[in-house]
Amino acid sequence: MKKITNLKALAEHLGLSQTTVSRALNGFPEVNHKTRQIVQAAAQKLNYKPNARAKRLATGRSMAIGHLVSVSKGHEIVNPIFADFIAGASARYIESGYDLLLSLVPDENELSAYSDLVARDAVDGVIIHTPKEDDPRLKRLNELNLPFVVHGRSTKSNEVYNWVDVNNERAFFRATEFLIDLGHRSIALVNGMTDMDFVIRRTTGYQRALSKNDIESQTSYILNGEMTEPYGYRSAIALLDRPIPPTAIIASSMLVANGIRRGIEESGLKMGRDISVLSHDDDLSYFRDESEVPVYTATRSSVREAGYKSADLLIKTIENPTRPREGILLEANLIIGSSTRPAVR
Amino acid sequence: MKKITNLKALAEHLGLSQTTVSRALNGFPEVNHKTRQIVQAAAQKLNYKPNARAKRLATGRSMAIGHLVSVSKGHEIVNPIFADFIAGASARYIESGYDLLLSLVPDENELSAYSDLVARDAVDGVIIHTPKEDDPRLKRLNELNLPFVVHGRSTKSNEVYNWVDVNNERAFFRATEFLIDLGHRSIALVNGMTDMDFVIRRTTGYQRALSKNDIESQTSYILNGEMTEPYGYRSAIALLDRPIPPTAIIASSMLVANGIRRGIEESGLKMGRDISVLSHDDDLSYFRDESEVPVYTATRSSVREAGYKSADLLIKTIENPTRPREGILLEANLIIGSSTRPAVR
DNA sequence: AAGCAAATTCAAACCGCTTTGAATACAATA
DNA sequence: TATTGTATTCAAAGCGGTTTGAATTTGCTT
Repeated sequence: MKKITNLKALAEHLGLSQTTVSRALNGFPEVNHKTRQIVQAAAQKLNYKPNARAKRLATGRSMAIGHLVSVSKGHEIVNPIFADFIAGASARYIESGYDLLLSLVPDENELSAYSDLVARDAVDGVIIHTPKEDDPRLKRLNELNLPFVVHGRSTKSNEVYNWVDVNNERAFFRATEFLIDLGHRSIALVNGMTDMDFVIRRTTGYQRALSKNDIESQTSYILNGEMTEPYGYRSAIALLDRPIPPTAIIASSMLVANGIRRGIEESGLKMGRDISVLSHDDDLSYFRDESEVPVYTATRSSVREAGYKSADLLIKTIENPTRPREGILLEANLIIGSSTRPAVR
Repeated sequence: MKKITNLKALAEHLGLSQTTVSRALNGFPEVNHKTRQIVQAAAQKLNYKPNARAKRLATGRSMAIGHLVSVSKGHEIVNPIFADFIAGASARYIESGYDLLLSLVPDENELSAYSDLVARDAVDGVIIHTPKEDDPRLKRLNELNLPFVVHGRSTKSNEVYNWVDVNNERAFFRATEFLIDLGHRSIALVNGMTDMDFVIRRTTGYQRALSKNDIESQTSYILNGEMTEPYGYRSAIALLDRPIPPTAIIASSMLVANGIRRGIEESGLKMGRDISVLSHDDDLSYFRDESEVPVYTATRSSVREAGYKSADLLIKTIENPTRPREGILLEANLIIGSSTRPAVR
């Protein structure tokens, strides 16, 4: 039995035209029922799969989604939430047969990377990660007319675009107010780099809760930095070293919270007893805590779900480009764990 | 000025044939120097980029590398080292113009996912992540004649293949012997799932060090599980609860080590004083510790570098398929931090 | 100035699929 | 049975590049 590697061979093998075979396999209605059965059975048996390259060229669609992650030269951090986000998105792509194209782009070339992708016609759409407060990428993508979804938002941009975001403002408002209700008055916020949109939103939520409760917001209680474990540690050490240390600390990620805990314990204190810690929790698979009472009180929101929904929204937009742009706001749950306690005074 | 979107238009614009323009852009020697200059200048100015889809079909090459990550239905963990590995590989792909295709595959379809990829002719090669001790994927890929590189090894497989791996056996041998030299005699190993090759190699190294030093290897000191933070925590609690708790613990990853530390501190002990901890450190960007004395004594090996080297090896193999298969063994550094101390007895 | 090899350029075929427009087969109608 | 309509099938023309084999220039020789 000769090897069937392309449509032509399959068509000849069946004594049919390529047209008919192609249509039979792609579910066109004008093919005789019986013929279709035969064709499908043969394709199955001979393990015929249409060549992806040829298909892409012929249809003019890439059947691929680009994820462009910008990598800064200075601080080369790969966002740890990335893997879980991708896992969620990927699940959705598989359902519709899209491939996932990943490009890590040095951020000085970022804009041109998008133009290239379009010029090369390599993807049908892209997902934007960690947008800035006024992210130039959105404008560029709209100009290029390439469908895209932002994971997060770009508050100061006046572009129209699709996005999927956690309600960071409210989550951190609630987190802060929760601590205030426990009697805490000096609450620190160990946040990420200020050029990221979500960092700003979180700060806003935090400050709104303070001012609503007539607590003076001390800027010295707000720290910003690359969200690593050592950063959490250094932040805790620095905060506890203050003349008046905070009685509660809010962390922007579990990784940071882990560092904070380390700093606290190294200072001879105990988290949840001497000082409260509340973290945002992206529900990453390798931090998932199955115990009855979670270690950390946290605002939890699954980044994997965000990935799935972003992918879903993007696919809808690709398949119907005139679809109005949509924003999806995910609410975080406030989960009570054992890292928070009423303030002792 | 009309928009130049394809070769034909560019050729007409220049009054040249497609052939010549194509050759000028692709650096063929038989093009007049002056002509080439003109063509290149025009392409640059008009921002002409050859259509990726057409190019792939015409050349028969996908210019894409597949990373197939298997996701188990039961324990849906995305390996946290993945992001950094990809970052390293991506840097290498960019140098040679390859795209990175990422597929998360439910592991029951794993083998067929590879066949599909080949049948669809979607990638020029693949990277295999976290191989098992006798991984069926290697045989399959060799049969399919698709170039690949394994990140790690498959000890019991008798296939011939490219691989890039850390010398896990030696790293853990050294780690264990280091602790023994400090006087430790009961050393626990908190390792990953036993179906992964590197887990087995690490166990082997650990055991070899014990037996070399005439220490009876107690299997009860070897724990296996999904390498998460909570797993590290539970392991520490369980170990410390033993009638004779270990005086030192070796952790298979920083995340696990963090959990172990949490368990230790929760038990009222102090890591590095009451009990020693030594971890393997993949040098992940979000754990990178810039302080003078690292927190953890660790066997350190950059997974990002492994990513870069794997990509490099794969590209070499793709561009020269007859190239003999190669294995690259990376040695881990033993970095002394403050989590280890001589055993008190 | 003719002759010939080397340097350039070009028209056309090809990669493997989809899709258009025409052709053929079959069934129903008059 | 001739006619008309509908269901199927097909040959050929793209998609946008690369590559083969032939044609045209150009540069030297004699």
